[in-house]
Amino acid sequence: MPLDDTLGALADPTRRAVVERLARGDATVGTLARPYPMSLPAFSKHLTVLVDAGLVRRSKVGRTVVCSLEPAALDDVAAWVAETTAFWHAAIDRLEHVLEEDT
Amino acid sequence: MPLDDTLGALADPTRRAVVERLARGDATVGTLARPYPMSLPAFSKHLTVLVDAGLVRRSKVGRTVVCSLEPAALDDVAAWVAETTAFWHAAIDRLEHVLEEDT
DNA sequence: GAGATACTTAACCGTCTGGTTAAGTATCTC
DNA sequence: GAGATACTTAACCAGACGGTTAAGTATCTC
Repeated sequence: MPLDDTLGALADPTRRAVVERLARGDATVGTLARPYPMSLPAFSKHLTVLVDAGLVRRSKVGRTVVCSLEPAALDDVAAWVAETTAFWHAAIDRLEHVLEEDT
Repeated sequence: MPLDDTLGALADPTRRAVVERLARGDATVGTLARPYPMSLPAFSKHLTVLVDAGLVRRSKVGRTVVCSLEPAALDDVAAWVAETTAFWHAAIDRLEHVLEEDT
């Protein structure tokens, strides 16, 4: 289930903030990590989670590593939420129909 | 961060399936649990996660417990994804602009 | 009211997660 | 090529997570 990995990756404030940051443009690992009060290895592991979830791409440029957003996985989340809420609205509509018939 | 709880709750296939099921209409705990090859306590804990995330409401009816979807939390997820992808598209547009100026 | 039904709570257990420090690798600079 | 820079990998640790069984509570049925 790719949605498991995607949603799991986004269920962490650090990782969600990284995705938000990358939505505004690419950045190196060092730049991304600077705001967070954790060691670089810890941050690197968060990045690995995002990469494994298909949300982020790492590419080595010289001795730095540039990260960029891979928004297809985000689209999958949007699609699932949209589909589920659509079914929910349909259920609401049916319920209202029943209530109308009842009165 | 309520999004932490919401996304964390949805990062599990059982819980996501329960949300999908509830989007089609309310159901009792027993009915919801039946399809899953796990003990009732295990399933009940999944429900608790969904309730704590604000996605599901439990209400006791006689000796059964009826669950219903609380889609406001789902809306928050949709809003976050929409906002993030919007920023990403804006970044793409800026990049294309730069490329145009370059040529 | 005794027993069955529909759950929840409690206690426990192995595995995954999020952090640490120390060591390794690749690249740049001098 | 020696040292500094930018990371990643390895090894470890405490706590959260997903499951279990056993026991508890509330309601219905007879």
